[in-house]
Amino acid sequence: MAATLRDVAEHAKVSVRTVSNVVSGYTHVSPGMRERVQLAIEELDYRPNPVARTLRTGRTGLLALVVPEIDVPYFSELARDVINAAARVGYQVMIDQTGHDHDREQDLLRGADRSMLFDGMLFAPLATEDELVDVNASQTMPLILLGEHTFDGRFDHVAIDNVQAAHDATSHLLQLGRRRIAAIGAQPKEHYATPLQRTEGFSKALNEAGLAHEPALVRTAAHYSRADGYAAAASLLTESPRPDAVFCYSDLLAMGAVRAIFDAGLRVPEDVAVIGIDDIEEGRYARPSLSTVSLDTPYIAEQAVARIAARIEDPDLPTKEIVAPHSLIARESTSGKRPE
Amino acid sequence: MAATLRDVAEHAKVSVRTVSNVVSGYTHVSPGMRERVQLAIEELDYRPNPVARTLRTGRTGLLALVVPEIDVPYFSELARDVINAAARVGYQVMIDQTGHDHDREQDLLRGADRSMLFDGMLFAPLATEDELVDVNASQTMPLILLGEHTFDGRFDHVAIDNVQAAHDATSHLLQLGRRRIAAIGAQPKEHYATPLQRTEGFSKALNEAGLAHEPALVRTAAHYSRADGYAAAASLLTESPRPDAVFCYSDLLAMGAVRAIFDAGLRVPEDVAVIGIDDIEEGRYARPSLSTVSLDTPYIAEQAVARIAARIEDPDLPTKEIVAPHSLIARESTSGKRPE
DNA sequence: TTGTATGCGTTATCAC
DNA sequence: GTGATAACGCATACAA
Repeated sequence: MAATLRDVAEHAKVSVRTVSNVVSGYTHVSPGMRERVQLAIEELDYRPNPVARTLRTGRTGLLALVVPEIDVPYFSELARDVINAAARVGYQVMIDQTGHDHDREQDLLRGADRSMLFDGMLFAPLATEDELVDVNASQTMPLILLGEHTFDGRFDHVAIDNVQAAHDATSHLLQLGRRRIAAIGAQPKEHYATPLQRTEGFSKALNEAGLAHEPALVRTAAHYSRADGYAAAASLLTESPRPDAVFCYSDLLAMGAVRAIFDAGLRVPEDVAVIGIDDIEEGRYARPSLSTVSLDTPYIAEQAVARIAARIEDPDLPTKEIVAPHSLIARESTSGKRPE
Repeated sequence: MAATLRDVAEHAKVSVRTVSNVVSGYTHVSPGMRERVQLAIEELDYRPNPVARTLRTGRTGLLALVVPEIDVPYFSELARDVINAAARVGYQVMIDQTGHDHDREQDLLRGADRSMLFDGMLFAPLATEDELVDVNASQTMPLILLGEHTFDGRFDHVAIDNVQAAHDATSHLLQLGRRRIAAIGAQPKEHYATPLQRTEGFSKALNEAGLAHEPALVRTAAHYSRADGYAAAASLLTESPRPDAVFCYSDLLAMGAVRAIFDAGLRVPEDVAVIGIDDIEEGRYARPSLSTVSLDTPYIAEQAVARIAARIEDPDLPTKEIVAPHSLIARESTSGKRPE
């Protein structure tokens, strides 16, 4: 059985108060006493019980990270960075998957599960903020929204400028002389934020180039998966005239699209150029390597963790909108050149 | 402020005992009483405090999953399955990364951090079991080892038959007529289990075919990453005569190797056939699609979670050795054929 | 079937 | 600077 504070106190013939002081690194403890207690702690192999401590202090040292699917490379890379950033400031990270389930997303936000086990939550939602507001009315715990970019100040955000990122990707294709540019990743449901914003940036870039946004060249994708990218690209290739470029709303969609184009007997980028968004490592080693818009996940993670930590300290902090930088990375899937 | 059991009791004019019974779904409570309490619960928006409950029951409902790196596809796919399997039996999953840090691995095992927050731990170690035994001497909590295959019964295992899997992969290359078969993934440190076992299977298959295990055709890889696979393959291609096939100890190594072979101006599989282990989704969409040995991660996750749940119930259970099935999947990187 | 009282292990409030 | 003790919120032994 694990030793408790009291066991140590009896063993060292001091009060629990003193032992607690030593354990917590409290200053007003005489050196001799500290040593005596330290010895008892080691002899009994005492470790503080974090649950009991939590009940007293109200802090668990646990953060929840909620993503649609942890095995989507963008999210697993983000999780890696979040876990590391959290560890640096003394938090551990529990991961929950919504599995694209709208109800589950709302349940988690509502704290239906076991919310009070976590000091705060980092949430990468599919739904737009408007939907989340009602649900989170009770404001059960500190919350940071990841990925969406709004300015209304109802929540803390660490976001990407989705409109600009999509605009940059599309512009890149336009600059290469492509004119029939397709898009994969628009959502069937209007209430998902990311696809809406990326479609907006896509259209904007086309319009600026004097091109119309052709609905026939836009495909929805429910899951931003390789399979969805494959299916959408295969479908796009039946359009005539065929598109000469595809802007995919995620790298994973792009990986599927490239494979579909190849399976149709066409070349990337000669016949169809492909660009994604995310800059997952997979795209750097793929054939052809994938052009993309790089999102700075270490920065996103760092900022999100710093912000949630600050908000846990002071729940009355004004909300903050942090926008992570992004940058276009041209690789073989648009340039035809191998990386230097 | 969140409502407590006592608040609800006062509000409903009953005792805390009764409220607790209702909340816990205890049977012996009259329908009328149940309804009255239920009403009070809803009016106060009461949710049980899991921390307090934990202090009482000793159960947190939390499992820890420890992997080297969560963004390695094999582990993120495993994590996905573990989280889902855990959710089905009422557990949530905290994820920790060892980052290939041997000391950190031991710290986590020792429960240096905040071990008592978790009911059990699923551990995918780099180190061999022998090393782990001393460290885990104190046996702080239920533990399942993932990936390694031993028979000594000191821990519960959910494992892969690494020797056989490596043997199967190598045999596949031999059956295709390849004779100069290289390997990537052997470890510089002898105490890592997986590379040792895979090297054993590799050698065994070669020997059975009457071929010698040529040390010049074996490369180490510290991290089973794309970058390591790339570097190792590039180095192998300078051997003369050049290898005509490469067996990579992980799919991620293989992805890097394929890219290196391509960058050297050679073809896969015509010049060099490549096979991996893991069957990550990335390999199914890659060009060429990657031949591999498929490991059944849903099964592994399911079994591991079931076992840890059982062990949490009864810590005195005898240890059990569960071996997950594996199967060879031939794709373009060895056959040259497109999947049907 | 329901109410009362105790304790889980820690921190924090009071005294000394 | 240190000791005794009350609370944190819940579950349960015991009583009614």
